[in-house]
Amino acid sequence: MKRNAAQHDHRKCVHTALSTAEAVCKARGEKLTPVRKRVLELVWASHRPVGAYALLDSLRADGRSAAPPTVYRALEFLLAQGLVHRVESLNAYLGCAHPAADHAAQFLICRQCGTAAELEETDIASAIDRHAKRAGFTVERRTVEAMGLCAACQTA
Amino acid sequence: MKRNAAQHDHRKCVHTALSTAEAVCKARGEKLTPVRKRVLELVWASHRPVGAYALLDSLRADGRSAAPPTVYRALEFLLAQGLVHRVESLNAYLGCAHPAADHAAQFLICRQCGTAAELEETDIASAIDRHAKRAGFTVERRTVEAMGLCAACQTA
DNA sequence: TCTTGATTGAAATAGTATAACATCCACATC
DNA sequence: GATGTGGATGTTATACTATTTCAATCAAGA
Repeated sequence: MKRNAAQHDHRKCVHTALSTAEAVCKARGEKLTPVRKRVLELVWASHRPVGAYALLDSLRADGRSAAPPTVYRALEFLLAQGLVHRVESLNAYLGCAHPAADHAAQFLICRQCGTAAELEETDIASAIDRHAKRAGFTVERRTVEAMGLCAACQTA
Repeated sequence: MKRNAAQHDHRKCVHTALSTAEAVCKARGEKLTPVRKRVLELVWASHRPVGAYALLDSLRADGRSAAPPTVYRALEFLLAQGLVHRVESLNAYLGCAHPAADHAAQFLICRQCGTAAELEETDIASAIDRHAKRAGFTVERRTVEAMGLCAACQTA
């Protein structure tokens, strides 16, 4: 296991993510097709943001026929369902830790080990919205990404 | 003039940005060479984030010999001096409104007219840092970008 | 003058993402 | 069961963003 962060039962993470996804899609009448499910599983293979072409390589390693649109279409679906997030500063994708509800997420990305933790702090979002409102600006989406060192990498 | 935001004397913006840049570089013993200065001027041609290849096209339109590294190197320098910001969610670059001091900036980007306003609200940065600290995470850089509608585009 | 280091020029390539069109499949309807 | 419809996928090509590498040039100090 490559993670530097606290050890945990990662299979449980993956399993939870996949079953939640099944439930969410079923409730919405959306189809979690095999490609989509597999891409979600691959995104959840680690707690690090993964690039689209890394996902593509993995799909191909499965023996599946795949081209860039294959993975981008799957990601588009998963993003629309809130099952994954896009990390803008890395052009990479990360499984969403709390996919059931709408939420404004923030990310803590470790420059050392690459892991990303997801926060959902409403006061960060509301601070942004408040200052935006003062400028007459209506916020629709927020990108909040902090780069630095995670707890494990600081001690090391 | 294409901006939907409040009208203003944009030549003054550009002039101020360029003279501040001269001063900042001089004070630091850094060289604001012709290419760098021209790229800064082009970035300031509007209050919208500009893509690197759009800058490249403009450099070429000047009659200057230019390749991608030309503009990326200039941008790298300007970013290092805090004279421009990179907008991660657009892969684009924006003149910094307050280049003299170190600061944590936030951006309000209008999806309609493309203009971006820069905020420098310490409480947004500190809210991020506070939650990060609770997670044992040390923040080194923050990316805060809000997408939505600016005042002008809302009324329209 | 010499030399050293930063800057720029130039060519190639890597990495990220989308467009366009064909094909297939599931499902509803007849 | 045949047919039609729309969503999903396959496939090829291309657009957009960024970096690597090495050569040439320039500026400033010894």
